[in-house]
Amino acid sequence: MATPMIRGGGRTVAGGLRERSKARRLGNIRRAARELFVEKGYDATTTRAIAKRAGVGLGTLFTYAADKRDLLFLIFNDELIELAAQAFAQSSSAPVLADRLVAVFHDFYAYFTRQPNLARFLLRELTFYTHGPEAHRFQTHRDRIVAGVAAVVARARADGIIVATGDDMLVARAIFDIYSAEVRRWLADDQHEPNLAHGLTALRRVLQVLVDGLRPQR
Amino acid sequence: MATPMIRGGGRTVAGGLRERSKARRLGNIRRAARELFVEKGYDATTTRAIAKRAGVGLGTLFTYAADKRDLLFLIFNDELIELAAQAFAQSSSAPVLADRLVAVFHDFYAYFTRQPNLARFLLRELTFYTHGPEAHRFQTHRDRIVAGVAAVVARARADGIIVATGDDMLVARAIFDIYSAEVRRWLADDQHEPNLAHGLTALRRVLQVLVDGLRPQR
DNA sequence: GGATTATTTTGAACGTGTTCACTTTTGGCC
DNA sequence: GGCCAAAAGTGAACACGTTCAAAATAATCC
Repeated sequence: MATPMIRGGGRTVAGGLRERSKARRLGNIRRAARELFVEKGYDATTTRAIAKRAGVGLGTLFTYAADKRDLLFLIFNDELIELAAQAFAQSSSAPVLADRLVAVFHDFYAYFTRQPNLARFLLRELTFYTHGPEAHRFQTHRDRIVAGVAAVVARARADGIIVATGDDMLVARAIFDIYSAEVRRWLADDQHEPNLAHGLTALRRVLQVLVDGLRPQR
Repeated sequence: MATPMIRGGGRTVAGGLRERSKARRLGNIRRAARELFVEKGYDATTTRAIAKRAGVGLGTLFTYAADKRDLLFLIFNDELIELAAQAFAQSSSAPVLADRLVAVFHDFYAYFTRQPNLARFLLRELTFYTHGPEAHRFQTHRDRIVAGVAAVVARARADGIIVATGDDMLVARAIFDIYSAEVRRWLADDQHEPNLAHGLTALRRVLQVLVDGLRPQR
């Protein structure tokens, strides 16, 4: 467990040997897993290889991560949090919502470009890992993005560049859905060397459809 | 291979024993796989159990399907084709595009309701199985739906209930993206007994956002 | 220090999907 | 019928993710 149980008169000491070696082991596992995943991709990396490189027994891996997928998350969790924070920290003042959104999603696209071997798989897990032992983590990540998009939408509404719809979350979800599908399409198409500009252009075009709507203008 | 090689003076006869027993075996495998998948779900069904119930050796399975996922497709391919055909055959004349679309997607939702154990997995494969040995089949299925939606959009444009955008495929993709994400969300939320009405209501609401757009109306 | 208890590590063992060298069956030929 | 080559079938064997009972280690108490 992450926080050791305290029983009797404080059985576990903060700077104790146990805690230190756990931290060191966790670090080794993270590093080993990251190296191998990035180097070989997810499927081609075996848990045995990770254990070996980390210098721990096979079983030990599964006391630090619930399963192989969670190992992936163990690595990228922090990065994804920081990525989302950075993406939403910028505040574009572009007069068109689609441009503000593309500015945000640009960071995500760039991130995936940097992880070509893992991007597709990571995306799949982010999309479909909803029922495993550590599913809440991915769930949290999705929610964070949707919430961030909702904030962008709210600001755009306050700036008067879009109309009030009464439900920013609904709009945010639609935008997130389109982004998710587009980034997937992008990675599936130019799989070998995904072209950032192409991907963002395609994304912008679809988002603009959403912004414009389909109704006859009166 | 599906089509036997013809060499010399026509080595393979149409009504020969070989063809007949291949057809019978394929039927047995399909039936066994279907029963087990529906009964136990995808993960809990082993290839050994399928082979046993079909009365064939384990290795034989993999001469009829490239892998376990393809086995799933072997079963549902025909059904999915028919489902799409039926869904797009109806021609709603509702005055709002969102309603016409919901009428189409209703059939898909209803289909997933009938396969609760498999729906989520089938959906995942339809979304992400883009690089396996038989990926083109799923690709085809996706393309078929997008094309169908594009046709609905084109008709709506002809009927004057939406404006011309110049690119129906782009709009169709946006709609498909939203549908895919919504159906996934629906199945993930009420996983145990998905409520058809709830799902369609949520879908309609998001689609209406797309139809209305977000721009300030002049 | 030594004894005791809680925590952590570990790899052998299990169940799984998949492969492939071998066997069996089929169709054409005489 | 008997013979041969092509096709199809088969399960032992492999590699993998994961589990868990046993061993090793650390913390606490005297």
